[in-house]
Amino acid sequence: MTFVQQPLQSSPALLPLTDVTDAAACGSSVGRAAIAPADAEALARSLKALADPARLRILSIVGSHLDAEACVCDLTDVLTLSQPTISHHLKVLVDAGFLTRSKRGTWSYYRLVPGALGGVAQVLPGL
Amino acid sequence: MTFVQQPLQSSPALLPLTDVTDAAACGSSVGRAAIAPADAEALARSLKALADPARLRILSIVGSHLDAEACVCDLTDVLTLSQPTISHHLKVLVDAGFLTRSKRGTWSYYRLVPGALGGVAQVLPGL
DNA sequence: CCCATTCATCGACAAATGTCAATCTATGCG
DNA sequence: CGCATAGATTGACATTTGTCGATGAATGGG
Repeated sequence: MTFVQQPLQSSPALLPLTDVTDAAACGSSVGRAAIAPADAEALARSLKALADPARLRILSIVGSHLDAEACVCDLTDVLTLSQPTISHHLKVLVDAGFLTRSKRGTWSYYRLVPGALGGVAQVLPGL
Repeated sequence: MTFVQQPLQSSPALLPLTDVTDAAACGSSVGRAAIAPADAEALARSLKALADPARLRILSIVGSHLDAEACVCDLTDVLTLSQPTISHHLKVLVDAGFLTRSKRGTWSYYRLVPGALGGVAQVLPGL
Protein backbone atom coordinates (compact mmCIF):
# COMPACT_ATOMS: atom_id res chain seq x y z
CA MET A 1 0.00 0.00 0.00
CA THR A 2 1.51 3.22 -1.11
CA PHE A 3 0.73 6.42 0.67
CA VAL A 4 0.14 8.39 -2.50
CA GLN A 5 0.15 7.96 -6.24
CA GLN A 6 3.62 8.69 -7.48
CA PRO A 7 3.61 7.80 -11.19
CA LEU A 8 7.11 8.94 -11.98
CA GLN A 9 8.72 7.76 -8.78
CA SER A 10 9.33 4.46 -7.09
CA SER A 11 6.47 3.22 -4.98
CA PRO A 12 7.18 4.34 -1.44
CA ALA A 13 6.19 2.05 1.38
CA LEU A 14 4.11 3.59 4.15
CA LEU A 15 6.63 5.00 6.58
CA PRO A 16 9.00 2.00 6.66
CA LEU A 17 10.73 3.38 9.71
CA THR A 18 14.37 4.18 10.17
CA ASP A 19 16.84 2.74 12.59
CA VAL A 20 15.96 3.11 16.25
CA THR A 21 19.57 3.43 17.35
CA ASP A 22 19.23 6.23 19.82
CA ALA A 23 22.42 6.69 21.88
CA ALA A 24 21.97 10.45 22.15
CA ALA A 25 23.39 12.52 24.97
CA CYS A 26 20.87 15.24 25.77
CA GLY A 27 17.98 13.74 23.83
CA SER A 28 14.81 12.31 25.26
CA SER A 29 13.69 8.72 24.75
CA VAL A 30 12.43 7.54 21.39
CA GLY A 31 8.89 6.18 21.27
CA ARG A 32 8.74 4.99 17.70
CA ALA A 33 10.84 5.25 14.57
CA ALA A 34 10.71 8.29 12.32
CA ILE A 35 10.03 8.50 8.62
CA ALA A 36 12.69 7.03 6.34
CA PRO A 37 14.75 9.60 4.41
CA ALA A 38 13.65 8.21 1.05
CA ASP A 39 10.00 8.45 2.05
CA ALA A 40 10.53 11.97 3.30
CA GLU A 41 11.84 12.90 -0.12
CA ALA A 42 8.92 11.28 -1.90
CA LEU A 43 6.38 12.96 0.34
CA ALA A 44 8.19 16.28 -0.03
CA ARG A 45 7.91 15.97 -3.80
CA SER A 46 4.16 15.54 -3.52
CA LEU A 47 3.83 18.42 -1.12
CA LYS A 48 6.03 20.64 -3.28
CA ALA A 49 3.62 20.08 -6.14
CA LEU A 50 0.78 21.26 -3.91
CA ALA A 51 2.61 24.15 -2.25
CA ASP A 52 1.63 26.85 -4.72
CA PRO A 53 -1.45 29.08 -4.63
CA ALA A 54 -2.10 28.75 -8.35
CA ARG A 55 -1.88 24.98 -8.27
CA LEU A 56 -4.16 24.73 -5.26
CA ARG A 57 -6.69 26.88 -7.07
CA ILE A 58 -6.36 24.73 -10.17
CA LEU A 59 -7.07 21.57 -8.19
CA SER A 60 -10.00 23.26 -6.49
CA ILE A 61 -11.44 24.54 -9.74
CA VAL A 62 -11.17 21.16 -11.40
CA GLY A 63 -12.73 19.50 -8.38
CA SER A 64 -15.53 22.04 -8.19
CA HIS A 65 -16.85 21.13 -11.61
CA LEU A 66 -19.78 18.77 -11.64
CA ASP A 67 -17.97 16.22 -13.75
CA ALA A 68 -14.68 16.91 -11.95
CA GLU A 69 -13.24 17.91 -15.27
CA ALA A 70 -11.96 21.18 -16.64
CA CYS A 71 -10.19 22.42 -19.71
CA VAL A 72 -7.43 25.00 -19.79
CA CYS A 73 -9.80 27.71 -20.91
CA ASP A 74 -11.76 27.25 -17.67
CA LEU A 75 -8.61 28.17 -15.82
CA THR A 76 -7.37 31.01 -17.98
CA ASP A 77 -10.73 32.69 -17.45
CA VAL A 78 -10.38 32.70 -13.68
CA LEU A 79 -6.68 32.75 -12.85
CA THR A 80 -4.73 35.94 -13.42
CA LEU A 81 -1.89 34.12 -15.07
CA SER A 82 -0.69 33.69 -18.61
CA GLN A 83 -1.66 30.60 -20.54
CA PRO A 84 1.90 29.18 -20.61
CA THR A 85 2.15 29.57 -16.85
CA ILE A 86 -1.10 27.70 -16.35
CA SER A 87 0.08 24.95 -18.67
CA HIS A 88 3.25 24.73 -16.63
CA HIS A 89 1.32 24.33 -13.37
CA LEU A 90 -0.89 21.71 -14.98
CA LYS A 91 2.15 19.76 -16.03
CA VAL A 92 3.54 19.87 -12.50
CA LEU A 93 0.28 18.52 -11.13
CA VAL A 94 0.06 15.79 -13.76
CA ASP A 95 3.66 14.73 -13.17
CA ALA A 96 3.03 14.60 -9.43
CA GLY A 97 0.02 12.35 -9.95
CA PHE A 98 -2.73 14.72 -8.86
CA LEU A 99 -4.27 15.31 -12.30
CA THR A 100 -4.76 13.37 -15.50
CA ARG A 101 -4.96 14.89 -18.94
CA SER A 102 -7.17 13.73 -21.78
CA LYS A 103 -7.21 15.55 -25.10
CA ARG A 104 -10.47 15.67 -27.02
CA GLY A 105 -10.30 17.64 -30.23
CA THR A 106 -8.58 20.92 -29.66
CA TRP A 107 -9.26 20.94 -25.94
CA SER A 108 -7.33 19.35 -23.11
CA TYR A 109 -9.43 18.19 -20.20
CA TYR A 110 -7.99 17.68 -16.77
CA ARG A 111 -9.40 15.46 -14.05
CA LEU A 112 -8.54 14.90 -10.41
CA VAL A 113 -6.88 11.57 -9.69
CA PRO A 114 -9.21 9.99 -7.11
CA GLY A 115 -7.58 9.56 -3.74
CA ALA A 116 -4.38 11.37 -4.62
CA LEU A 117 -5.03 14.30 -2.31
CA GLY A 118 -6.46 11.99 0.31
CA GLY A 119 -3.33 9.87 0.21
CA VAL A 120 -1.17 12.79 1.16
CA ALA A 121 -3.66 13.93 3.76
CA GLN A 122 -3.67 10.50 5.35
CA VAL A 123 0.08 10.43 5.91
CA LEU A 124 0.55 13.90 7.35
CA PRO A 125 -0.98 13.45 10.81
CA GLY A 126 1.07 10.28 11.27
CA LEU A 127 4.36 12.09 11.10
CA MET B 1 -12.97 27.54 12.69
CA THR B 2 -9.69 27.94 10.95
CA PHE B 3 -8.33 25.15 8.83
CA VAL B 4 -4.85 25.31 10.30
CA GLN B 5 -2.88 27.26 12.86
CA GLN B 6 -1.35 30.23 11.13
CA PRO B 7 0.18 32.28 13.92
CA LEU B 8 1.77 34.93 11.74
CA GLN B 9 -1.07 35.22 9.25
CA SER B 10 -4.64 36.29 9.32
CA SER B 11 -7.09 33.62 10.33
CA PRO B 12 -8.38 32.08 7.12
CA ALA B 13 -11.95 30.92 7.02
CA LEU B 14 -12.54 27.38 5.85
CA LEU B 15 -12.76 27.60 2.07
CA PRO B 16 -15.00 30.70 1.91
CA LEU B 17 -15.71 30.09 -1.74
CA THR B 18 -15.20 32.42 -4.66
CA ASP B 19 -17.70 33.83 -7.04
CA VAL B 20 -19.76 31.29 -8.91
CA THR B 21 -20.06 33.46 -11.99
CA ASP B 22 -19.43 30.87 -14.63
CA ALA B 23 -20.22 32.19 -18.12
CA ALA B 24 -17.49 30.18 -19.81
CA ALA B 25 -17.55 29.10 -23.44
CA CYS B 26 -16.03 25.63 -23.61
CA GLY B 27 -16.13 24.91 -19.90
CA SER B 28 -18.29 22.36 -18.15
CA SER B 29 -20.79 23.22 -15.46
CA VAL B 30 -19.70 24.30 -12.01
CA GLY B 31 -20.88 22.17 -9.09
CA ARG B 32 -19.59 24.21 -6.20
CA ALA B 33 -17.30 27.17 -5.66
CA ALA B 34 -13.56 26.82 -5.57
CA ILE B 35 -11.11 27.92 -2.90
CA ALA B 36 -10.67 31.66 -2.47
CA PRO B 37 -7.37 33.07 -3.71
CA ALA B 38 -6.41 34.34 -0.25
CA ASP B 39 -7.05 30.93 1.28
CA ALA B 40 -5.06 29.28 -1.45
CA GLU B 41 -2.13 31.47 -0.55
CA ALA B 42 -2.43 30.71 3.14
CA LEU B 43 -2.67 26.99 2.54
CA ALA B 44 0.25 27.16 0.12
CA ARG B 45 2.34 28.82 2.81
CA SER B 46 1.63 25.96 5.18
CA LEU B 47 2.36 23.36 2.54
CA LYS B 48 5.54 25.12 1.51
CA ALA B 49 6.79 24.80 5.07
CA LEU B 50 6.14 21.06 4.90
CA ALA B 51 7.45 20.49 1.39
CA ASP B 52 11.03 19.71 2.30
CA PRO B 53 12.54 16.33 3.15
CA ALA B 54 14.58 17.67 6.04
CA ARG B 55 11.61 19.42 7.60
CA LEU B 56 9.40 16.35 7.25
CA ARG B 57 12.07 14.30 8.96
CA ILE B 58 12.35 16.90 11.70
CA LEU B 59 8.62 16.78 12.36
CA SER B 60 8.69 13.00 12.34
CA ILE B 61 11.66 12.82 14.69
CA VAL B 62 10.06 15.25 17.12
CA GLY B 63 6.80 13.34 16.96
CA SER B 64 8.51 9.99 17.42
CA HIS B 65 9.85 10.94 20.82
CA LEU B 66 7.86 9.67 23.75
CA ASP B 67 7.30 13.15 25.13
CA ALA B 68 6.90 14.59 21.61
CA GLU B 69 9.82 16.83 22.36
CA ALA B 70 13.32 17.02 20.92
CA CYS B 71 16.30 19.30 21.17
CA VAL B 72 18.51 20.39 18.32
CA CYS B 73 21.19 17.89 19.24
CA ASP B 74 18.69 15.08 18.64
CA LEU B 75 18.41 16.30 15.07
CA THR B 76 22.06 17.03 14.34
CA ASP B 77 22.83 13.46 15.34
CA VAL B 78 20.51 11.99 12.75
CA LEU B 79 20.23 14.47 9.89
CA THR B 80 23.18 14.89 7.57
CA LEU B 81 22.95 18.65 7.67
CA SER B 82 24.91 21.39 9.34
CA GLN B 83 23.66 22.88 12.58
CA PRO B 84 22.80 26.27 11.04
CA THR B 85 20.78 24.56 8.35
CA ILE B 86 18.83 22.59 10.93
CA SER B 87 18.22 25.77 12.93
CA HIS B 88 16.95 27.37 9.74
CA HIS B 89 14.48 24.54 9.10
CA LEU B 90 13.32 24.67 12.70
CA LYS B 91 12.63 28.36 12.36
CA VAL B 92 10.59 27.76 9.23
CA LEU B 93 8.50 25.16 11.03
CA VAL B 94 8.00 27.36 14.08
CA ASP B 95 7.02 30.35 11.93
CA ALA B 96 4.54 28.19 10.05
CA GLY B 97 2.95 27.03 13.30
CA PHE B 98 3.94 23.39 13.24
CA LEU B 99 6.47 23.51 16.09
CA THR B 100 6.93 25.44 19.30
CA ARG B 101 10.26 26.22 20.88
CA SER B 102 11.01 26.31 24.59
CA LYS B 103 14.48 27.07 25.85
CA ARG B 104 15.60 25.37 29.05
CA GLY B 105 19.13 26.14 30.09
CA THR B 106 21.43 25.86 27.14
CA TRP B 107 19.11 23.60 25.20
CA SER B 108 16.20 24.41 22.95
CA TYR B 109 13.35 21.93 22.96
CA TYR B 110 10.89 21.67 20.14
CA ARG B 111 7.37 20.26 20.33
CA LEU B 112 4.72 19.49 17.75
CA VAL B 113 1.77 21.87 17.79
CA PRO B 114 -1.20 19.55 18.35
CA GLY B 115 -3.54 19.45 15.40
CA ALA B 116 -1.40 21.58 13.13
CA LEU B 117 -0.60 18.76 10.73
CA GLY B 118 -4.12 17.42 11.05
CA GLY B 119 -5.52 20.80 10.13
CA VAL B 120 -3.73 20.80 6.83
CA ALA B 121 -4.61 17.17 6.22
CA GLN B 122 -8.26 17.90 6.80
CA VAL B 123 -8.45 20.57 4.14
CA LEU B 124 -6.63 18.81 1.34
CA PRO B 125 -9.25 16.24 0.31
CA GLY B 126 -11.88 18.95 0.23
CA LEU B 127 -10.20 20.84 -2.58
C1' DC C 1 -5.63 24.63 -48.63
C1' DC C 2 -5.36 28.31 -45.51
C1' DC C 3 -6.41 30.27 -41.32
C1' DA C 4 -8.06 30.58 -36.52
C1' DT C 5 -8.11 28.36 -32.13
C1' DT C 6 -6.29 25.63 -28.28
C1' DC C 7 -2.65 24.25 -25.88
C1' DA C 8 2.32 22.77 -25.13
C1' DT C 9 7.16 23.85 -25.36
C1' DC C 10 11.24 26.83 -25.33
C1' DG C 11 14.26 30.48 -23.68
C1' DA C 12 15.02 34.04 -20.57
C1' DC C 13 14.73 36.26 -16.35
C1' DA C 14 13.94 37.66 -11.40
C1' DA C 15 12.83 35.89 -7.03
C1' DA C 16 12.80 32.44 -3.63
C1' DT C 17 15.07 28.49 -1.44
C1' DG C 18 18.48 25.27 0.71
C1' DT C 19 22.98 24.99 2.19
C1' DC C 20 27.25 26.04 4.58
C1' DA C 21 31.23 28.63 7.04
C1' DA C 22 31.87 32.19 10.13
C1' DT C 23 30.25 34.68 13.81
C1' DC C 24 27.39 36.01 17.72
C1' DT C 25 24.67 35.11 22.12
C1' DA C 26 23.57 32.87 26.11
C1' DT C 27 24.13 29.62 29.64
C1' DG C 28 26.72 26.67 32.78
C1' DC C 29 31.01 25.38 35.10
C1' DG C 30 35.63 25.84 37.38
C1' DC D 1 36.57 35.93 35.31
C1' DG D 2 37.57 32.63 31.59
C1' DC D 3 36.29 28.96 28.95
C1' DA D 4 33.38 25.47 26.79
C1' DT D 5 28.99 24.23 24.94
C1' DA D 6 24.22 24.78 22.55
C1' DG D 7 22.11 27.05 19.41
C1' DA D 8 20.69 31.28 16.66
C1' DT D 9 22.10 34.83 13.09
C1' DT D 10 24.51 36.58 9.30
C1' DG D 11 26.39 36.60 4.67
C1' DA D 12 27.37 34.30 0.60
C1' DC D 13 26.46 31.10 -2.90
C1' DA D 14 24.35 27.76 -6.23
C1' DT D 15 20.08 25.74 -7.38
C1' DT D 16 15.33 25.75 -7.98
C1' DT D 17 11.03 27.94 -9.01
C1' DG D 18 7.37 30.99 -10.94
C1' DT D 19 6.48 33.86 -14.61
C1' DC D 20 6.14 35.65 -19.24
C1' DG D 21 6.78 36.38 -24.44
C1' DA D 22 7.61 33.97 -28.49
C1' DT D 23 7.11 30.04 -30.98
C1' DG D 24 5.58 25.33 -32.29
C1' DA D 25 2.10 21.45 -32.91
C1' DA D 26 -2.36 19.73 -33.60
C1' DT D 27 -7.16 20.21 -34.64
C1' DG D 28 -11.37 22.08 -36.86
C1' DG D 29 -13.80 25.19 -40.19
C1' DG D 30 -14.52 27.81 -44.35
